Amino acid sequence: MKLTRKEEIVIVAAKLFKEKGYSAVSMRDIAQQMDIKAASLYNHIKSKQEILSSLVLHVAEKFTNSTQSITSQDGNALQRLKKLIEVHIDITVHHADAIAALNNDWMHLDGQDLLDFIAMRDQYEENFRSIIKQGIQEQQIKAKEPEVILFSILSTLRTLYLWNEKRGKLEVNVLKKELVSVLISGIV
Amino acid sequence: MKLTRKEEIVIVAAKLFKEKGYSAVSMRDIAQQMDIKAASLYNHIKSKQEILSSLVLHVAEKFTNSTQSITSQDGNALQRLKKLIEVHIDITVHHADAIAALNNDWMHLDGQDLLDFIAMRDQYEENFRSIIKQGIQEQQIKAKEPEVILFSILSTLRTLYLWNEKRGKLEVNVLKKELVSVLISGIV
DNA sequence: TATTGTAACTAACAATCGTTAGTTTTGTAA
DNA sequence: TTACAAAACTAACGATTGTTAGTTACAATA
Repeated sequence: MKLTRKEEIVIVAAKLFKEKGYSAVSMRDIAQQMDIKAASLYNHIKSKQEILSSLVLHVAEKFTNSTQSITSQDGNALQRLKKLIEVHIDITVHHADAIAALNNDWMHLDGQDLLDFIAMRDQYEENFRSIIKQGIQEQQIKAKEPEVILFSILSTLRTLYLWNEKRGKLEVNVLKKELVSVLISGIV
Repeated sequence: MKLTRKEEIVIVAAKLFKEKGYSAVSMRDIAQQMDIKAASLYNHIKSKQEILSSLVLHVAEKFTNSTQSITSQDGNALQRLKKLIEVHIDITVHHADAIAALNNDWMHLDGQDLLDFIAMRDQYEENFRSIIKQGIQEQQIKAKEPEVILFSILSTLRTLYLWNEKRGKLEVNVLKKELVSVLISGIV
C-alpha cells in the first residue's frame, strides 16, 4: 500500500497538528518535517485548509457511518452501545492523529467543509442519543437524564485518542472489554 | 467586586481562546472585543503569553489544591470520589473559559510557566489515581485496570466545560447527583 | 536520445503577527 | 485651576504567515 505524496503530507501534518494545533503549525513546519521547502508542498496540495479538511472530513465520515450502521442493525440498546464503544476504539487506534484534529481544530474548517462537518457531527450525536433513549424506554438503562449519560460516554470516547498512546501494553481487546464494563456497569 | 482592567482583558481573551484557540486569536482580536486598539492592551499586560499563563495557572492551582485537600481529608474512596466529582463541577461552572485554555492551550505556555503547569497536572493526576487505587484495595471499586477507570472519569470531568453551556436548565445540584451516579454506579 | 511528468528548488509577494515608542486624552485629587 | 496618573491613541518595527511564479533536477518512457 504505497502512499501518494499528498497522503504523506497529510499524515505528517496531522502529527504536528496534534502537538500544537492547526493554527500554531506553519507550512514551513510541515515542510521541514518532510525535508523539503514549504513551496514544494504546493505541488501536491491546494492549501493548508485542504490538509485540514482531508484529515477531518475523512474520519468524521467514518464515525458517522459507523453509528448510522449500528443504529440500522437490529439488537437491543445495550448490544448497540457495546458495539458503539468497540467501534470507537477501533477507529481511535488507527486514526489517533486525525481524531485530534477532529476534536480540536474542526472550527478552522471553512465554507462548505465546515457545514458538512457540522452536519455529520449532528447526525452522529443524534444516532448516539437515540440509542440511549431507546435503552431508557426499554428499561435496560437507568432513567437518568439522557443528556448526562450521552455526555459522559461521548467525552470518554472522544478523549480516548489522547490516552491511547499512554495505553502501553494494554491490548486492544482488553481495552474494549474493560471500557465497555466501566462505561456501562460503572466502577462499583 | 470591581475588576481591574487586566482582569477584564484576561476574561475577554479567555472567551476568544475558547472559540478558536490561543494561536488563532490575535492581540487585535482581543482589543477589538474591548473596543480599544491592540497597542493599548500593553498598558495593562506584559505580553500575550502573560494572558495565557494568568488564565491557565490560576485554574490549574484550583484543581490541584482541591484534589490535594480531598486526598488529605479522611473518608473512604467512594466518598472521596464523590467529593472530587462535585468539586470539579463547581470549578467548571465558575471557570468554564479558563478550563478550555487549560485543556487545549497549555502547550503554548513557555519556560517556567510550562514546567509549573506540568508539575501541577502530574500531582493532580497522581492524587486522583491514588484514590482509585485505594478504592480497589478496599474492595469498594471493581478490580478493573485502574488506568481505564481513571481515564474514563477524568475525561468526562475535563470535557464538562464544553457541555455545560448546553446544560440549559439542568440545575447544578441535579447535575452533581446525576453525574456522580453515572460515573460511579454506571448506567444499567 | 529526446520527451515528458513529477517533485524539488529560489525568490518574492502582500498580509498579518506581537510588540515598542512616543503622544494625547481623560478622570481624579490637590 | 493645576498636577498627575491611568488609559487610550497613532505609527511603525521586524518577523512570520500562506501562497505564487518561474525554474531546475531527475527518473521513466517513447
